[in-house]
Amino acid sequence: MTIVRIPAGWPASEEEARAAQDELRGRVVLDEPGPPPGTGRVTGVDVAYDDERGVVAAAAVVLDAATLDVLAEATAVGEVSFPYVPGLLAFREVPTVLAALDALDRDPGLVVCDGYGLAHPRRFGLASHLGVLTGLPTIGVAKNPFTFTYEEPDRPRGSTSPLLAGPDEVGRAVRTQAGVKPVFVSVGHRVGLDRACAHTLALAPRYRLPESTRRADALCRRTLKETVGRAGAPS
DNA sequence: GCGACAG
DNA sequence: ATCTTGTCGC
Repeated sequence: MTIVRIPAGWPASEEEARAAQDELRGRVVLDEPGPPPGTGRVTGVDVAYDDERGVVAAAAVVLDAATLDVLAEATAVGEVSFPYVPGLLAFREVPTVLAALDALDRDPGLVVCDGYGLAHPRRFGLASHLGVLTGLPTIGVAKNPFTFTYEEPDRPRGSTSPLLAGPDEVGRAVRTQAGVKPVFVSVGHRVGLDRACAHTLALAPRYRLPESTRRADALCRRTLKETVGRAGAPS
């Protein structure tokens, strides 16, 4: 398999990366309701890292939104394209994730990202970034509240509460399992918050995290091990 | 200036 | 994200 290289002109500093976000941010589309939950396809994307070797593996797993059956999978392995900096996560994940999406043999439908979309210091997180670059509808489902505040949703599955940046609702804390820590949903591109939350709930009938991200997480980890595991075994 | 901070 | 064994529970 070929290695995804860092694209020409890719930001090399935090300053350049922030400038790129400020420029792309205007292309986010927020006035579409998005695809109806439970219909069509939903694709989970995730990445795993070996920072020691500067290697990143990405996976994209396409599910039938109604049955959650796996319809297609693809992976890509690349060079780590940016260090982890809160607020600049996309620059670390985007090139390899794009390659994985490109390798799919069918339309991804709605893309579910591990992280945030509009809930971001400059309102342009990973999910929005990926949406603008692909034109696909995207949402972000994160495991932590990042810098935002929220009140604990009620205990029952399906309960929600606003995720706040000061007075602004930038996303929602969504209880996908009764009594279990919520996930944090935000809009990426071409999807409204209500449907973003409904999709998240529909994707998590049994576990805290959406089935899409669980599948993508397992696949990219396995891909990373298989890629690095041979040249990198301790002797 | 200090601390916090998606993955 | 990643480092890591066993353990409690359905």
